[in-house]
Amino acid sequence: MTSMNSPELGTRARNESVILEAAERVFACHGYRGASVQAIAEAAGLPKSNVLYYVGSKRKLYVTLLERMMARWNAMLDDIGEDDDPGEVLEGFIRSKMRLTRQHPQGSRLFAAEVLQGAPFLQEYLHGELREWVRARARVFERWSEKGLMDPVDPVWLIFLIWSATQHYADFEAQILGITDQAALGESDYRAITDFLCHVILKGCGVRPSSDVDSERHYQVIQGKETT
Amino acid sequence: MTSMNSPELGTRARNESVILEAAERVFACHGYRGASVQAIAEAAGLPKSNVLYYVGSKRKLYVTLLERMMARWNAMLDDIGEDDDPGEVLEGFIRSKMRLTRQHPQGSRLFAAEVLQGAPFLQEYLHGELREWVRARARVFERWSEKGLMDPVDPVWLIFLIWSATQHYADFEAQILGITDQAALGESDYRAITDFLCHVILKGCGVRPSSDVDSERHYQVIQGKETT
DNA sequence: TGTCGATATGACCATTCGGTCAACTCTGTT
DNA sequence: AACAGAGTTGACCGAATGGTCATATCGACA
Repeated sequence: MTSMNSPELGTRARNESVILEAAERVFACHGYRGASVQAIAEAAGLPKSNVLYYVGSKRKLYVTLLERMMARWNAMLDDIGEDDDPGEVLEGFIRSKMRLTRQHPQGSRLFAAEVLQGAPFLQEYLHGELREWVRARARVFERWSEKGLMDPVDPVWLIFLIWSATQHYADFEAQILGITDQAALGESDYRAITDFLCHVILKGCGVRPSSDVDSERHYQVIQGKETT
Repeated sequence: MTSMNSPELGTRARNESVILEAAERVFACHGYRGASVQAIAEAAGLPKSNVLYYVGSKRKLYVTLLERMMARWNAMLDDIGEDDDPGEVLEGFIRSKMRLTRQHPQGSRLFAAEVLQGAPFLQEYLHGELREWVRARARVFERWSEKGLMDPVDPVWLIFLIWSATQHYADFEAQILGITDQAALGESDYRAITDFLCHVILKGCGVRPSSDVDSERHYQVIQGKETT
């Protein structure tokens, strides 16, 4: 069992990781029903039988991928309290979410496809963990509003705004590339977009930017970089 | 051919409309590959053969639906010039897009599913018409920035922000309903969300609200309505 | 009544679907 | 060399896939 096939990885671990990555791509592209085990196998460069040998079934594979994505999401979250600085918290949220989208675009799309079909596999998560997380954050935002630290906007809609604005750059990548006529979004694009979102959203709900950031400088970066 | 089967509608027109509506639901839910003609037929309450008799093939049906959605989108757009009022234009755009999302949620999801799989059927549209539309608007936004009517934000990212924030309420409806624990988004929810988006985005990029709107009143609506 | 084009649909086809299974190879241990 | 267990894979299964076609029914006009 301890061969030297691949550096530091047993056969099982190596193949499973290849399969998971391939499956994430295919599921993200075509959804659960639209993805075939055959297509996943070809993307992984393995025979179909071998894929099923490792993952058991199409359904198990899909659930595994969803759980992995939810784990990434959960790992990104940190708790906040009403004594934290609103600007820092909001900006941190935007940047974290954008980083997640950037680092796992296929996973983001997988999640989007799952929600598009009505989230049949994620009902429990949405009504449970995630709902509580949103509620908790919403309460803090409301306290900030009462204290005059931000405009009295509905905190839930604000969270969804941040979610959608960041998620968009993974899910609709094809549209963005088509319209901007690019082959791919580079690191500088992501930096510019993130700065843009931080500026508009913080200013838009009346939050003072956290002190370590000179928001005027962001304009320069955005303007000097990519205005097509 | 002129029977009295159904009020003001020939057999063909009536059946085609039933099929299109059913197909939009199924394609939106499961994507192109994941949708089966059988499932569409069942949703339409017709035998599979009958569906194919009217629409020819699965592919033609899908293309028809995409074209219908693009036509709706194009019908929504009005031209703008640099002499128009930025606040009016931006708010008009947000409200139009939100209305489109509200009136055609299945169509919006269909579009999302198409883009998720890389927009294979929409390459031409994205690189052509839509790209020119975005460019034209971006130029106007830039002129406004130069005139000091708005912050010097990247106009393309601004358009995508509006697109994503509005699109989200169709595509991720399942997530929103799950988190907010509702059965459906009502008319009042959509009004509140639209007002919220107008407030944050206009303020966020430094645009003075158009005069006929008292933006302070929007807070009241938002706050008084739904704060969970 | 007979005719004709539009409508309707079950039977059928080749292909692909998810999944099973038996047979096989490979590798490390005895 | 013999064995064991993990890894590998082609053959195969019943069901579902998109699509065709022959046949049957319908309503309008002669």
